[in-house]
Amino acid sequence: MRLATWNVNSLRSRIDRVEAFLQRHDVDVLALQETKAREDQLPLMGLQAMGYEVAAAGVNQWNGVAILSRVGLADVEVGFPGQPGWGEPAAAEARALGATCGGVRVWSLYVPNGRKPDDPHYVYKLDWLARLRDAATGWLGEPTALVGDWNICPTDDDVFDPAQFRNSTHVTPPERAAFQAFLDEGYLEVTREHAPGYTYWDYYRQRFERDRGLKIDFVLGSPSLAERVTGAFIDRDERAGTGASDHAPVVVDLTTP
DNA sequence: ATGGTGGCGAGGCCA
Repeated sequence: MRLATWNVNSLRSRIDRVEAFLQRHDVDVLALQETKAREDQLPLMGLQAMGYEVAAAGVNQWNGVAILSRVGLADVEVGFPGQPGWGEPAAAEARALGATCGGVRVWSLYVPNGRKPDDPHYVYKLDWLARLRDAATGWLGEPTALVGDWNICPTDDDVFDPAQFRNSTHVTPPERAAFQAFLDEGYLEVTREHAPGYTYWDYYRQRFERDRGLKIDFVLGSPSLAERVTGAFIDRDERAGTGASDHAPVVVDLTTP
């Protein structure tokens, strides 16, 4: 099974790229972030013609996550964990949705950005991650993939210029500790060893052309998921050209158990 | 410290 995650930065504006990406790489399950469309706005005609359906979708004014899967692959859609009240105001922001696809519980995550370390959103980010970790600990015994835009650079190697980011979000010790906490609980990040390099490049200052990016999109697997990973890659080509998202998709291959 | 670009939707807000 081929699983991918992509912060698409508007599904409507990039539907042609999404369809081409699915076909180019023969993707079975695609977790999307920053869909930026209400459910009734999701452009699905072409996707349905290609044999895909929406396994899960949660949207709001600013954001939204979704999971596309091949028709018949998804059998369960899951809402925000621990609802009601989980990760407030996450419920209004559509930051986490899960679906069981081919026996794997896939969670499409858009971790709060945090804005600035002295901003209330930064506290919210850490709190949200702690709640997700608590819930995710309960899923360690099953094949679980926590995929998406984590908005954290776990190491300095994941930042093109660590000095420039010294007082910024994404790199602070508390954020890195929040990410590490998932690993301490037993999750494994399964893409880095196969797919080094950045996954996000800011739109301005020609950051992509100069490869000045961040590595913030990850796939964390429970042990029974991680042992099935045979490879992974970052589709850097998808970040090139006009009309690209500011994130590149990350693709992971799994053996069938 | 600021501004650089892009999406949404029609003025800022968000990243």
